[in-house]
Amino acid sequence: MTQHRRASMADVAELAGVSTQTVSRVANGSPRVDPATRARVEAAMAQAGYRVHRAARALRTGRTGVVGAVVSTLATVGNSMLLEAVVDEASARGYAVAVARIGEGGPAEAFERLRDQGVDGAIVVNEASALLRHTELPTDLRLAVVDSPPDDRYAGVETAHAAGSAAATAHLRELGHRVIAHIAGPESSYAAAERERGWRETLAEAGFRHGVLLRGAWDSASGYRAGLELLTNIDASDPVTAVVVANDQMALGVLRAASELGILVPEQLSVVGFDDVADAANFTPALTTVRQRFDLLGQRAVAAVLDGAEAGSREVIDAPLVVRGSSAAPFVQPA
Amino acid sequence: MTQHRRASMADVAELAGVSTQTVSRVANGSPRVDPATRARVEAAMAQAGYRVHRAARALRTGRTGVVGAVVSTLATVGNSMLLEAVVDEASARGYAVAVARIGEGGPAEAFERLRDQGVDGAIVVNEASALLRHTELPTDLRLAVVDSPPDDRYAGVETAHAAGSAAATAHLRELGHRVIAHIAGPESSYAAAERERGWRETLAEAGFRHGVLLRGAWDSASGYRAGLELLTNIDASDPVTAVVVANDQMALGVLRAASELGILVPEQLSVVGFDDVADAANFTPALTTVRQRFDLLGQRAVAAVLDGAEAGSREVIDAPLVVRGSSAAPFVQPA
DNA sequence: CCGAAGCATGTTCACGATAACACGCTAATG
DNA sequence: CATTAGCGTGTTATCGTGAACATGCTTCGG
Repeated sequence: MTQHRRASMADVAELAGVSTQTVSRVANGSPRVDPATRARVEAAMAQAGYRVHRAARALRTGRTGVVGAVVSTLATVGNSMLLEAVVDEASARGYAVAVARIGEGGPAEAFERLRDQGVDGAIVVNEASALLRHTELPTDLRLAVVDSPPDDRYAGVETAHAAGSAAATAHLRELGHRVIAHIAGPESSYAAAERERGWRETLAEAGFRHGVLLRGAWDSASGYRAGLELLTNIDASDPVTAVVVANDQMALGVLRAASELGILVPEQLSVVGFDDVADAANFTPALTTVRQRFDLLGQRAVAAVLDGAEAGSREVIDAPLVVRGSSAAPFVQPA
Repeated sequence: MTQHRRASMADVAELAGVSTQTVSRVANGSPRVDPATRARVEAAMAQAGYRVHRAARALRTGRTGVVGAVVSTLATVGNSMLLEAVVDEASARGYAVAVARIGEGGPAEAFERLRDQGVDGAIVVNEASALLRHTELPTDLRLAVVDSPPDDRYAGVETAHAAGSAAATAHLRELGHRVIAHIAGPESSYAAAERERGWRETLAEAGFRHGVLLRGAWDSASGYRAGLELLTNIDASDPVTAVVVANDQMALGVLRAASELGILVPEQLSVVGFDDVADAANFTPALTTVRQRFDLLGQRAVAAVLDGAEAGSREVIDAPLVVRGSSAAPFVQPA
């Protein structure tokens, strides 16, 4: 009956006939080890089924090999996609990801939990940037924040929200739309503010009067409500023919609202979303949207934390427009 | 200038004028501490900003206070919801959650990473149960697996897939449908097999001939393809008037397919999904579906791991039908 | 042929926590 | 009154690792 105690360096060292320090050097890839010795140690490691005891290493080195991911919810598809990307990149670098959710205690509590864990750094996957602004952030923790306003306290990574939203708006303008509404995300969100800005500036450049602005909360239900409001109050003499929606889930709600009101998309109303979630191509109709590159965002955020991007730095990922079936030239051109 | 070294037990002990062991007892809530001493130690802890060093504790006790979550993807909304529930429940119990994604190396590699981390247990959030069946599972790790076949190697937690699916099918039968198709999930999935069984058995009980069975891969694109196939090959003399779809995302694709083919839902085709994701109420039309209680699933899974449910045990969470706008009596009854 | 430099390897110790046991005191027991 | 039990607290040892320094051998320049 074999002992089920896990093998330590001492066991491996004895097996290989070397000191524990040499085992340590092999485990850490130090170059100052004779190839023959290294081979012997590696064989002993394999035989003993040795694995580094991360807690012991963490105690000795002060680094845990864990990065935290702070997230407000995973019900927003974008957050999930980003978390997945973060996990992938961190795993590839040999780091583990500990997830902390922002609960009733606010972000401070989430950071508290991560600090308790002794993470080496943290990535904030959080659309509630306003919360963050008034939170005391840990200064002893490397921090990368996705989609929050520039701030000296962390490295920022973001999608080119305004540019993407501008491209969406320009696309509609080029199709011939003149009255283009916007359904924005919550006021607390930086991403929402930037997307709104892209829309607003594009309208201004084209010399259009500002279109209708409504506001949702990222989820499809709020998009549905906003859609109903937008479409039941259409000014008959100057009707809205297109709407830029701040994310795909709200766009889904808008599509439903249009359908219920008997308004055809794209014939009577063009709809453009933001995110390009996997399902967007299978909305009814397939959604024209702005793609967020969650994989890149995740990679850059992890890199910022682990490669030590300086606080206050910023990285912007472009966001290409993906044209599908929910946008078309307006059926009736204004006279 | 204060030292920024983090406070250890020794610092607290000196400050409070006690031994480190007493500090340890206070930190761990041992009852054998004089209230006055406890108060003094707690004051010292607060003053020093003391926090337990989890790596040191883990080294000494052999427990890390981390549970692993093994997940294949977060693109499936159900997985994300379940992960969120797991994180919430684990946090409430003072545990951290480390996420490991099943990549090219298969589940074994994911377990390897978790074992490396020294997690105290793991929860598998995984619809690819076939993979698991042929994987050697760690025996020294408490394991709870959601939605996989009964197995002696782990504690199982699952939704009442068959019952939920049967309820959906019965709902359609009661509305008057006689030809009810099914779009199933992938063959490798236990949940998919169970949902298919619920549909099949309900048809058999009613004495209907088996309806058409198609298969997708959980995502909306595969649902769209299956929907097209189902709806373009309708037997005019015995037309499919209803379809039970194995999850909401595939149902979304079916709705799109129907729309593109000019088939009205629910007038000409009733569609029922499974999951009741947050967006389902805002599909076009709002989706009738079977609700999965992800919060309960997550709680039970965490409990199974941390409270030590025995391997081979099983817990089943019921799945109520939620009737919305995508199901109705068939417009044309077969003669 | 000597001293210095370089290299592979070993020895010692500390990281911060807790388990196990020891200790001295008080209160209860027969 | 002697013994025991219990309580609050302290002392010591240890978990597995890696940094710092030590050691002994080889090589090389002058």
